[in-house]
Amino acid sequence: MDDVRAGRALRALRLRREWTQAELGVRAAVSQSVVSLAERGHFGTLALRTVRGLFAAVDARYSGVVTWRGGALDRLLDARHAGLAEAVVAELIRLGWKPLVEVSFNHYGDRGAIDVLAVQPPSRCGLVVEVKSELTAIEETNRRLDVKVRLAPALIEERFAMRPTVVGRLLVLPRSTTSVRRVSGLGATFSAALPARTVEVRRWLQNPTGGLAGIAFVPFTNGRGSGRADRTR
DNA sequence: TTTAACGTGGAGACTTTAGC
DNA sequence: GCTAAAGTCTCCACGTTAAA
Repeated sequence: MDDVRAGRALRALRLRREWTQAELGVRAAVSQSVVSLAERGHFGTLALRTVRGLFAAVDARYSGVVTWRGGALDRLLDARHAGLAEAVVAELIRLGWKPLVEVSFNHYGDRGAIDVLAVQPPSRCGLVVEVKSELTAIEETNRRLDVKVRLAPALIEERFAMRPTVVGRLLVLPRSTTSVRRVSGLGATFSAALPARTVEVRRWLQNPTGGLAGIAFVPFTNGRGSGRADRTR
Protein backbone atom coordinates (compact mmCIF):
# COMPACT_ATOMS: atom_id res chain seq x y z
CA MET A 1 0.00 0.00 0.00
CA ASP A 2 1.46 3.39 -0.98
CA ASP A 3 1.46 6.42 1.28
CA VAL A 4 -1.44 8.17 -0.44
CA ARG A 5 -3.64 5.08 -0.19
CA ALA A 6 -2.64 4.59 3.44
CA GLY A 7 -3.53 8.24 4.10
CA ARG A 8 -6.94 7.77 2.49
CA ALA A 9 -7.45 4.68 4.66
CA LEU A 10 -6.66 6.71 7.77
CA ARG A 11 -9.14 9.38 6.69
CA ALA A 12 -11.85 6.79 6.00
CA LEU A 13 -11.31 5.17 9.40
CA ARG A 14 -11.46 8.58 11.10
CA LEU A 15 -14.65 9.62 9.26
CA ARG A 16 -16.22 6.26 10.07
CA ARG A 17 -15.95 7.29 13.72
CA GLU A 18 -17.21 10.79 12.87
CA TRP A 19 -14.09 12.41 14.33
CA THR A 20 -12.53 15.66 13.18
CA GLN A 21 -8.80 15.75 12.48
CA ALA A 22 -8.38 17.63 15.76
CA GLU A 23 -10.17 14.88 17.68
CA LEU A 24 -7.99 12.20 16.14
CA GLY A 25 -4.98 14.37 16.92
CA VAL A 26 -5.91 14.48 20.61
CA ARG A 27 -6.34 10.72 20.73
CA ALA A 28 -2.99 10.15 19.00
CA ALA A 29 -1.26 12.90 21.01
CA VAL A 30 -0.37 14.96 17.93
CA SER A 31 -1.63 18.20 16.49
CA GLN A 32 -4.36 18.44 13.88
CA SER A 33 -1.74 19.45 11.29
CA VAL A 34 -0.01 16.12 11.64
CA VAL A 35 -3.30 14.32 11.05
CA SER A 36 -3.77 16.38 7.90
CA LEU A 37 -0.25 15.52 6.69
CA ALA A 38 -0.82 11.83 7.30
CA GLU A 39 -4.19 11.78 5.55
CA ARG A 40 -2.63 13.41 2.50
CA GLY A 41 0.01 10.72 2.42
CA HIS A 42 2.96 12.86 3.51
CA PHE A 43 4.35 10.03 5.64
CA GLY A 44 7.90 10.93 4.66
CA THR A 45 7.73 14.02 6.86
CA LEU A 46 6.35 12.14 9.88
CA ALA A 47 8.10 9.89 12.35
CA LEU A 48 7.14 6.24 12.04
CA ARG A 49 5.98 6.17 15.68
CA THR A 50 3.60 9.04 14.91
CA VAL A 51 2.10 7.24 11.91
CA ARG A 52 1.65 4.08 13.95
CA GLY A 53 0.10 6.11 16.76
CA LEU A 54 -2.45 7.60 14.37
CA PHE A 55 -3.51 4.22 13.04
CA ALA A 56 -3.58 2.79 16.56
CA ALA A 57 -5.98 5.58 17.56
CA VAL A 58 -8.50 4.34 14.98
CA ASP A 59 -7.91 0.76 16.08
CA ALA A 60 -5.85 -0.10 12.99
CA ARG A 61 -2.28 -1.17 12.45
CA TYR A 62 0.23 0.39 10.07
CA SER A 63 3.05 -1.75 8.72
CA GLY A 64 5.36 -0.42 6.02
CA VAL A 65 6.55 -2.56 3.13
CA VAL A 66 10.20 -2.63 2.06
CA THR A 67 11.03 -3.31 -1.58
CA TRP A 68 14.50 -3.47 -3.11
CA ARG A 69 15.54 -4.38 -6.63
CA GLY A 70 12.48 -6.46 -7.39
CA GLY A 71 12.73 -9.77 -5.57
CA ALA A 72 16.34 -9.27 -4.55
CA LEU A 73 15.40 -8.39 -0.96
CA ASP A 74 13.63 -11.71 -0.49
CA ARG A 75 16.70 -13.49 -1.84
CA LEU A 76 18.96 -11.49 0.49
CA LEU A 77 16.84 -12.35 3.55
CA ASP A 78 16.51 -15.96 2.41
CA ALA A 79 20.30 -16.19 2.11
CA ARG A 80 20.75 -15.21 5.77
CA HIS A 81 18.01 -17.60 6.83
CA ALA A 82 19.40 -20.41 4.68
CA GLY A 83 22.92 -19.83 6.00
CA LEU A 84 21.76 -20.21 9.60
CA ALA A 85 19.63 -23.27 8.80
CA GLU A 86 22.58 -24.84 7.00
CA ALA A 87 24.82 -24.32 10.03
CA VAL A 88 22.17 -25.89 12.29
CA VAL A 89 21.72 -28.90 10.02
CA ALA A 90 25.49 -29.49 9.81
CA GLU A 91 25.80 -29.39 13.60
CA LEU A 92 22.82 -31.76 14.08
CA ILE A 93 24.28 -34.29 11.62
CA ARG A 94 27.63 -34.06 13.39
CA LEU A 95 25.89 -34.90 16.69
CA GLY A 96 24.07 -37.89 15.24
CA TRP A 97 20.69 -36.34 14.52
CA LYS A 98 18.63 -36.88 11.37
CA PRO A 99 17.38 -33.48 10.22
CA LEU A 100 14.81 -32.49 7.59
CA VAL A 101 14.49 -28.91 6.43
CA GLU A 102 11.35 -26.97 5.52
CA VAL A 103 8.88 -29.62 6.65
CA SER A 104 5.47 -28.28 5.64
CA PHE A 105 2.28 -29.05 7.52
CA ASN A 106 -1.43 -28.38 7.19
CA HIS A 107 -3.47 -29.41 10.18
CA TYR A 108 -7.01 -28.06 10.67
CA GLY A 109 -6.12 -24.54 9.60
CA ASP A 110 -2.63 -24.54 11.15
CA ARG A 111 -0.50 -24.21 8.04
CA GLY A 112 3.21 -23.52 7.70
CA ALA A 113 6.61 -25.13 7.63
CA ILE A 114 9.09 -26.22 10.28
CA ASP A 115 12.54 -24.84 9.44
CA VAL A 116 14.33 -27.90 10.74
CA LEU A 117 12.65 -31.05 12.11
CA ALA A 118 15.10 -33.59 13.50
CA VAL A 119 15.15 -36.87 15.36
CA GLN A 120 17.80 -38.80 17.23
CA PRO A 121 16.67 -42.45 16.88
CA PRO A 122 18.69 -43.95 19.77
CA SER A 123 17.13 -41.60 22.32
CA ARG A 124 13.78 -41.37 20.48
CA CYS A 125 13.95 -37.60 20.84
CA GLY A 126 12.57 -35.10 18.37
CA LEU A 127 13.53 -31.48 17.84
CA VAL A 128 11.74 -28.52 16.29
CA VAL A 129 14.05 -25.71 15.23
CA GLU A 130 12.82 -22.25 14.34
CA VAL A 131 15.46 -20.24 12.50
CA LYS A 132 15.24 -16.45 12.65
CA SER A 133 17.75 -14.23 10.89
CA GLU A 134 16.17 -11.38 12.85
CA LEU A 135 13.99 -11.47 15.96
CA THR A 136 11.06 -9.14 15.37
CA ALA A 137 7.60 -10.31 16.44
CA ILE A 138 8.36 -12.06 19.72
CA GLU A 139 4.83 -13.12 20.68
CA GLU A 140 4.15 -14.39 17.17
CA THR A 141 7.42 -16.36 17.11
CA ASN A 142 6.53 -17.99 20.42
CA ARG A 143 3.02 -18.80 19.29
CA ARG A 144 4.15 -20.36 16.00
CA LEU A 145 6.78 -22.41 17.80
CA ASP A 146 4.08 -23.72 20.15
CA VAL A 147 1.95 -24.84 17.21
CA LYS A 148 4.90 -26.59 15.53
CA VAL A 149 5.93 -28.44 18.69
CA ARG A 150 2.33 -29.56 19.17
CA LEU A 151 2.20 -30.99 15.63
CA ALA A 152 5.76 -32.37 15.67
CA PRO A 153 5.05 -35.89 17.08
CA ALA A 154 2.63 -36.67 14.25
CA LEU A 155 5.01 -35.24 11.64
CA ILE A 156 7.95 -37.21 13.04
CA GLU A 157 5.89 -40.39 12.97
CA GLU A 158 4.92 -39.67 9.38
CA ARG A 159 8.42 -38.73 8.15
CA PHE A 160 10.65 -40.94 10.30
CA ALA A 161 8.30 -43.82 11.20
CA MET A 162 9.07 -43.22 14.85
CA ARG A 163 6.99 -41.94 17.75
CA PRO A 164 9.18 -39.57 19.79
CA THR A 165 9.13 -39.75 23.57
CA VAL A 166 9.95 -36.06 23.84
CA VAL A 167 10.20 -33.10 21.43
CA GLY A 168 12.57 -30.25 22.15
CA ARG A 169 12.04 -26.71 20.93
CA LEU A 170 14.88 -24.51 19.79
CA LEU A 171 14.99 -20.96 18.49
CA VAL A 172 18.13 -20.22 16.47
CA LEU A 173 19.33 -16.66 16.08
CA PRO A 174 22.44 -15.20 14.47
CA ARG A 175 25.29 -14.62 16.91
CA SER A 176 25.33 -10.84 16.88
CA THR A 177 25.36 -8.18 19.56
CA THR A 178 21.93 -7.07 18.34
CA SER A 179 20.39 -10.52 18.79
CA VAL A 180 21.99 -11.09 22.17
CA ARG A 181 20.93 -7.66 23.40
CA ARG A 182 17.41 -8.18 22.08
CA VAL A 183 17.04 -11.52 23.84
CA SER A 184 18.51 -10.24 27.10
CA GLY A 185 16.06 -7.35 26.98
CA LEU A 186 13.02 -9.58 26.56
CA GLY A 187 10.43 -9.99 29.22
CA ALA A 188 10.41 -12.78 31.78
CA THR A 189 7.56 -14.53 29.94
CA PHE A 190 9.65 -15.14 26.84
CA SER A 191 12.74 -16.09 28.84
CA ALA A 192 10.64 -18.57 30.82
CA ALA A 193 9.31 -20.11 27.59
CA LEU A 194 12.81 -20.63 26.16
CA PRO A 195 15.17 -20.64 29.17
CA ALA A 196 18.12 -22.70 27.84
CA ARG A 197 20.99 -20.94 26.08
CA THR A 198 23.71 -22.04 23.65
CA VAL A 199 25.90 -24.10 26.04
CA GLU A 200 22.95 -25.89 27.63
CA VAL A 201 21.41 -26.48 24.18
CA ARG A 202 24.62 -28.06 22.89
CA ARG A 203 24.80 -30.29 25.97
CA TRP A 204 21.21 -31.44 25.36
CA LEU A 205 21.85 -32.11 21.67
CA GLN A 206 24.79 -34.32 22.61
CA ASN A 207 22.81 -36.16 25.26
CA PRO A 208 19.07 -35.46 24.96
CA THR A 209 17.49 -36.38 28.27
CA GLY A 210 14.29 -34.68 29.32
CA GLY A 211 12.83 -31.74 27.45
CA LEU A 212 14.55 -28.78 25.89
CA ALA A 213 13.29 -25.26 25.32
CA GLY A 214 15.94 -22.74 24.48
CA ILE A 215 17.68 -20.27 22.24
CA ALA A 216 20.97 -20.88 20.43
CA PHE A 217 23.09 -18.15 18.90
CA VAL A 218 24.78 -19.42 15.75
CA PRO A 219 27.57 -17.59 13.89
CA PHE A 220 26.24 -16.41 10.54
CA THR A 221 28.40 -17.12 7.52
CA ASN A 222 27.44 -16.51 3.92
CA GLY A 223 30.44 -18.22 2.44
CA ARG A 224 32.22 -14.90 1.96
CA GLY A 225 34.30 -14.45 5.07
CA SER A 226 33.41 -13.76 8.67
CA GLY A 227 29.96 -12.29 8.10
CA ARG A 228 30.75 -9.25 10.22
CA ALA A 229 28.54 -6.27 9.60
CA ASP A 230 29.88 -3.56 7.32
CA ARG A 231 30.93 -0.73 9.60
CA THR A 232 31.73 1.83 6.94
CA ARG A 233 29.89 5.10 7.30
C1' DT B 1 42.46 -0.07 20.33
C1' DT B 2 37.98 0.05 22.05
C1' DT B 3 34.37 1.95 24.64
C1' DA B 4 31.91 5.27 27.29
C1' DA B 5 30.76 9.93 28.40
C1' DC B 6 29.92 14.46 27.10
C1' DG B 7 29.19 18.76 24.34
C1' DT B 8 27.54 20.86 20.12
C1' DG B 9 25.31 21.88 15.75
C1' DG B 10 21.90 20.91 12.61
C1' DA B 11 18.08 18.39 10.73
C1' DG B 12 13.63 17.39 11.10
C1' DA B 13 9.36 16.50 13.80
C1' DC B 14 5.88 18.95 15.60
C1' DT B 15 3.04 23.12 17.10
C1' DT B 16 1.07 27.48 16.33
C1' DT B 17 -1.28 30.60 13.61
C1' DA B 18 -3.29 32.76 9.68
C1' DG B 19 -6.05 32.21 5.85
C1' DC B 20 -9.13 29.73 2.57
C1' DG C 1 -12.85 21.82 8.76
C1' DC C 2 -8.77 21.92 6.58
C1' DT C 3 -4.19 23.49 4.56
C1' DA C 4 0.13 25.77 4.48
C1' DA C 5 3.83 28.56 6.26
C1' DA C 6 6.66 29.94 9.96
C1' DG C 7 8.61 29.18 14.31
C1' DT C 8 10.07 26.15 18.19
C1' DC C 9 12.18 22.48 20.19
C1' DT C 10 13.81 17.81 20.52
C1' DC C 11 16.94 14.45 19.38
C1' DC C 12 20.57 12.34 16.94
C1' DA C 13 24.96 12.24 14.53
C1' DC C 14 29.44 13.51 15.07
C1' DG C 15 33.72 14.95 17.18
C1' DT C 16 36.58 15.03 21.25
C1' DT C 17 38.43 13.32 25.43
C1' DA C 18 39.40 10.07 29.00
C1' DA C 19 39.55 5.55 30.85
C1' DA C 20 40.14 0.65 30.51
